[in-house]
Amino acid sequence: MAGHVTYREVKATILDRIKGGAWPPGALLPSEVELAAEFGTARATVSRAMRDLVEDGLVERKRKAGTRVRKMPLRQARLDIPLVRVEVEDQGAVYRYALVASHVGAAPDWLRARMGLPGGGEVRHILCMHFADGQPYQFEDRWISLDSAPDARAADFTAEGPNEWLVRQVPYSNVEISFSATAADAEQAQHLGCALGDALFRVERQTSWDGRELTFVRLTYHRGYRMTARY
Amino acid sequence: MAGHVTYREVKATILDRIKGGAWPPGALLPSEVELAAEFGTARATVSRAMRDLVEDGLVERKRKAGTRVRKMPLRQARLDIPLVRVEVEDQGAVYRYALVASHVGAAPDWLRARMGLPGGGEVRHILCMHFADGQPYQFEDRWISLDSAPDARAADFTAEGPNEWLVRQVPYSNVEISFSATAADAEQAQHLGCALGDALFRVERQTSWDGRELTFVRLTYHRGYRMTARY
DNA sequence: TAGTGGTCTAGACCACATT
DNA sequence: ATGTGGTCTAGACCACTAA
Repeated sequence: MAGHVTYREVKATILDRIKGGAWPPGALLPSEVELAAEFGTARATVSRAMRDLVEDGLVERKRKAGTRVRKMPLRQARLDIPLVRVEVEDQGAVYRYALVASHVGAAPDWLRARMGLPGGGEVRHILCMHFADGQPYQFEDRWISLDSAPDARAADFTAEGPNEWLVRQVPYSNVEISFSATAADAEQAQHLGCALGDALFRVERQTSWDGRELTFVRLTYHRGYRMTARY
Repeated sequence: MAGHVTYREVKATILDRIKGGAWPPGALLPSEVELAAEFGTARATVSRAMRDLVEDGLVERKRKAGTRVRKMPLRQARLDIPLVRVEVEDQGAVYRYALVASHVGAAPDWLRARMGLPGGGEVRHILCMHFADGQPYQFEDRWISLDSAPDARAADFTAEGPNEWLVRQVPYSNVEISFSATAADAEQAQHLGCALGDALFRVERQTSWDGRELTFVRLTYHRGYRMTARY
């Protein structure tokens, strides 16, 4: 007796039919029972293949209505958000971290508004640099709420960046991330070794945990930085 | 008899234990058989929950070695890549498209190198604009290989952008996408209504199908544009 | 070699949305 | 009312890999 038909094979076959035009955009696919009979598998196997296709954004399923090929295939890129250190080391470069400045004080108004902090809250403000093979890679401008993370007051960020420290303290948090372009100000230009006004790639990230706002960070990358993905 | 324990409940319970610190980063979880016994479910149900947790980047599994909580939870953002028109309309704004220029000619050297086109290939070059409520939203600078997509030679891009046309012609393609910052050149500044040298957010996308390079596009967004995601 | 996850089966019941 | 997908079960065999 030959081996079973795998869900991967089923998926591949269906994929070929969709990409080949046998089932064009908008078309209704046969039901799981029919496909299972055609492929000679259990219905669960077809179901497993279909779940993958839904996740890949190629197909839409509704009870009773059946499975249809998406008219516009849903395109989504998965973007890995690694630690800077890992990102640099993955490029085969030597990573170096340096603390620029750090101090504790009252949260400025714009930050309280942005993070939704209550009045009178204290924050720790940290500026630091990440280098790749000695070249400026990323300038980090971070604010940590001391109400939410009191341990950050005394933490030592001279040898290790605040990001790695935070990930260890609070491994599971909710993040809102945004990407934009910004013109280098004097401080950024100095640290990143570029001209005033140069166009720089910027990431802003706000992290919360258990409904409490933890930290807001603005990461500015060296001139010419690109973030790349495939899908 | 009460209903079955669902895989969602199993997943939620495991998630709570991980986030609550009962199973700290690096810890070895009980085997599927043990968990199934504890929860009173079939092993397949635990397996289903675990597969979700792997996908969420919280857990790593290896045969024989078992399931471990990831030391550094894998963070990845899912970025939807919609059509500009849809992106604009989802913001409740009125979308307008305008063709700026279009012509057919030999592919310039930099483009042939970038796309990996053979020598002597012809391309169609299209410049166009996308507006939201009358305001400049995105400037599109696109090259389409006429070797790979001969129908693009005669296609009419006065009423509809080349992106929507391409998605209809070739719904299933492979894409490499990159994000960066750029300083506005004269043409971009004029079309986007900003100053020369302004920092602009830029997306570059290269699309292939069946191993053939189809199109390369450079999308430059209006000043202040942000791309946002949560994870 | 033994223990773990990965997958398939055959059957069942349920939830949901269309009719 | 009915047909579809969504899920669970109990059991089985397999693939991988750590010990």
